[in-house]
Amino acid sequence: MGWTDERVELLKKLWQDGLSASQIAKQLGGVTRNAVIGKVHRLGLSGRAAPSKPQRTVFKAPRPARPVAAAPSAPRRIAEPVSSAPAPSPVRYVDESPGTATVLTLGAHMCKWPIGDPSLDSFTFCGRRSEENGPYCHEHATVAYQPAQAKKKSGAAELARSLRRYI
DNA sequence: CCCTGATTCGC
DNA sequence: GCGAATCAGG
Repeated sequence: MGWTDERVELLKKLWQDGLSASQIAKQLGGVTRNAVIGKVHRLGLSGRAAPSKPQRTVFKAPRPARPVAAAPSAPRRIAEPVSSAPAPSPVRYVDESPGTATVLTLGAHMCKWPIGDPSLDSFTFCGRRSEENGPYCHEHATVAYQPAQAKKKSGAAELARSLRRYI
C-alpha cells in the first residue's frame, strides 16, 4: 500500500491528535509503525504537542547507587511504589510523611530509611535524627529488624498438627 | 519485556 | 520516497 492523499491526510490528523505511531499504523492498516514514523519524519512534522511526555532529558536525577548499603542490616524489602501495588500489607511504611532528606541533604546522623520509590525523583529519606549506633531513627530501627520474627507463626509443628486432622 | 520516537541506509 | 533495522530512551 502506498501513501495516497487520503492516507497521508489521515496520518497527519491522527499524528496531530497525539496518537502514537503504532496506533496510527494499526488504524491505517497495511503499514508498520516504522513506516508511519518514516513518513511523519519525511513530512517534516516530527514534533507535536505531546502533553504526555514533557521531554525530561534535562537534569537527570542524580541518584547514587545504594546509600543504605553501608548499613549493618538493611531492611529486607523496600516498600513497593503505590502505583501497581494496591495490596495492603500489614504494615504500611510508605504512607509516612517525614521524607524530608534527599540524597544531597542526608547527613551522617540522619535516618537513612528510604521513603518512596528510589527510581523516582520524589524519593527521599526519613531524615530524622538517627540512633547513635544505627543508620535509622528509633522508629525505623525497630521496624527494620522486626519482619523476621513476625513471619515465624506457623511452623512445622503447627503444620503437622493441622494435617493430623485429615489423617 | 513492553512501549515510545529518531535515525540510518539499502532499496 | 520508502520502510526495515537499529538505536536510545521510559
